[in-house]
Amino acid sequence: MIKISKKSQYGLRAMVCLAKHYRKKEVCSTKLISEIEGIPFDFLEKIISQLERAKLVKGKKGVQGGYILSMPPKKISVNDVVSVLEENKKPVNCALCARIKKCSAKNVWSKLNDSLNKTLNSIKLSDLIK
Amino acid sequence: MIKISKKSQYGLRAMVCLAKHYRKKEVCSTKLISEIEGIPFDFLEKIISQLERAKLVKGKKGVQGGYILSMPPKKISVNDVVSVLEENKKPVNCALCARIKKCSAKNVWSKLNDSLNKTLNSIKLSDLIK
DNA sequence: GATAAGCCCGACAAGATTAGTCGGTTTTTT
DNA sequence: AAAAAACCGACTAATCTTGTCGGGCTTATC
Repeated sequence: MIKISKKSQYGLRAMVCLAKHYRKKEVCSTKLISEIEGIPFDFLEKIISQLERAKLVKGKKGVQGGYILSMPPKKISVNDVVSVLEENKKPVNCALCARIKKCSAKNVWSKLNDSLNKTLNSIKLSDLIK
Repeated sequence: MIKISKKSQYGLRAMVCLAKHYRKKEVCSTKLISEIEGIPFDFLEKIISQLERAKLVKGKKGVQGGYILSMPPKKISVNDVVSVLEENKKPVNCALCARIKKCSAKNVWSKLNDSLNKTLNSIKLSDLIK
């Protein structure tokens, strides 16, 4: 039914990692994150650059470069992160629901979606650093 | 991130269809359901037999046979249906979470899981027939 | 100003999963 | 007996996930 992709899992963990570095205002390199979190480097790079295009993180090029959150951890929710990484992916993409007003299950999926969003919006990166 | 499989979508719609027939105590054939709901017949057969093995529906063989809910629609939740069809599938199957007590994201996924279960448990088949 | 670290980008590929098909057997009503 | 329908397992096509790879661009440091 429901599966959180590795991409989202990795992405969130990377963001938490960046959140931890945020107070020092230091950038953190992809390499370091991948080592700390045990995430395949090449894959992580791809994930982070997606987060960058979405303006959730800022990159600094060159030696001693890396990434830093573009907002304080308090301002970034899990939903912000996950919805970027799972763009154009809705819980249900049902042709029938689109066509028929009264698909019996339609309400179910929209309620599900709401509760999902509510839950993920309520958790901020700041909640995840201890 | 999250996707409701066609299997679950079809399965739920089939169950709602059966719920509508339930008060007449009549069985309803796979063929009929597939026509009403526009679900590929062979695929539906597979789905329903999975629901049968889970004792959510009962089959009656032979001419004029078909399926009927094994409980009143009020007693069957969307979660009952979906969790059968998505057996052994958890939101997150994270090796890290299993190993490390304090994976930063662990809490997120378990909260997510709780809220999804709660939502899906609260909706019964009886709520979906109008 | 050369070098190396690191960001940035797109194409590719293996593996897993989903969605669906098919052929056949058994049971039961007519 | 014939037909309708449940029941079963093996197979396949397509899609999605999870990476990998090769290279180009930018910048701090020697």
